[in-house]
Amino acid sequence: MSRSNRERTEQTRQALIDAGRRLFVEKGYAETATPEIVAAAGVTRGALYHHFEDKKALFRAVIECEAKAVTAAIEARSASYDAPRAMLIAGASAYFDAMMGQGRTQLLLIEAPAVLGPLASAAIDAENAEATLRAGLAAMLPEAGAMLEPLTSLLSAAFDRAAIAIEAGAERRHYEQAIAVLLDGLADHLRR
Amino acid sequence: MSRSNRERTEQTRQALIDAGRRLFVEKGYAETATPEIVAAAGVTRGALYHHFEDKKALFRAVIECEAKAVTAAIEARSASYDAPRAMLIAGASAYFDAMMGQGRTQLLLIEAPAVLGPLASAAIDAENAEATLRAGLAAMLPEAGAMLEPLTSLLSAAFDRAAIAIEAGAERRHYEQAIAVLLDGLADHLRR
DNA sequence: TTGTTTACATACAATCTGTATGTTTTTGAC
DNA sequence: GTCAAAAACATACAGATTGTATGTAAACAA
Repeated sequence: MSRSNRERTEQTRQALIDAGRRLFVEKGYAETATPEIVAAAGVTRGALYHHFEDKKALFRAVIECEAKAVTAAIEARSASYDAPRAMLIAGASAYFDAMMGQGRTQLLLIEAPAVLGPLASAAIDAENAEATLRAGLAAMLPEAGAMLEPLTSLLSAAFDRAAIAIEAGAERRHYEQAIAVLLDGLADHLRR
Repeated sequence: MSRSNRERTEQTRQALIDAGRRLFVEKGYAETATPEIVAAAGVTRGALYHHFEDKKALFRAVIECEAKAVTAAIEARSASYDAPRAMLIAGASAYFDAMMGQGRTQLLLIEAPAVLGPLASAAIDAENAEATLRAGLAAMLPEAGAMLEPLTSLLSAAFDRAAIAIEAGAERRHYEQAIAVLLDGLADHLRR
């Protein structure tokens, strides 16, 4: 019945992160109150403020966790391809799969930039999903040069917008097609 | 010394919108308290809740005002061009000009989606800047067909991301170049 | 075993939002 | 010009929320 301190900490933190994630998705960050979070996690506010500096810190923990999960899902699927273009297309599809259904678009693309600031949010993205995209683009467009960074950023934004649109009910097929056209156009144009 | 009711309303509303805009940019929506807003506007909370249903409604008024200003700036500049490509490039440049320096990126691209929801925010955008972009793309890419909508959405997202990056200190020239490459590649690819 | 640190729980102070109610100014009809 | 009604505020209040301070029990280290 007695748990070690490490176990206690781990379990409590995870319970808070899980409950927070569920409620942040359901109601948004601002509309989710800490008493509600701790009730869902089966602890008290004391535990929350013991493990996290404040409400925002709990949110940051949730976001970092989700970002890593998305990146892992993408790399698991795009690793099996070889040609750069196929890898990017597969990566895009894996990205949409990973973002759908868990309210991840709401968390990662809508709430996080506002709550954590665009810089912190962008930093988390850059470490995760965007890094995969940059690598793919570098392989597909060796002649990009100094424009690799801006293009990565712009296409990453396009991916994000597509995820939001699909989540909102738009035709996924149309957006995947549009992304493919964008990538192919880029390859066409830079090759000349 | 006596003002008509219309004048009173107009002046009070404008004072609240101005003060709100300044503080929302400075500290973000969630961190800006209504007592602070009304103090800056020189009125009381009674006036605020008389003219706006709640804090969010004031924010919405600020956002709609800014979105219109941005659209007006774009159309004023891109109207003088004739060729679709030149018009789009000029429109992009005008968009960046309009977004810089007043914290508009923070307001329109970061806070608005989180506070108003992505749908409401997208609706405001669609009525304004995105409509200009769609018209330009339709002229430049008559063969786009069903992909016009998705492409408009994706490119609009790319423009937004570029504005955020430039505001954060990135090289504007590089991003304008990347946008041009994206557009030209699209034209190249769809034409064949 | 015992003192100390860690992990929580409870109580509290400050603030904020939205509403309800009161007061002053404008307006429209006579 | 007067007067009732409505609009434009101002003030007071209730409920809820956040972060902190303080108290307690369990684990750990000596």
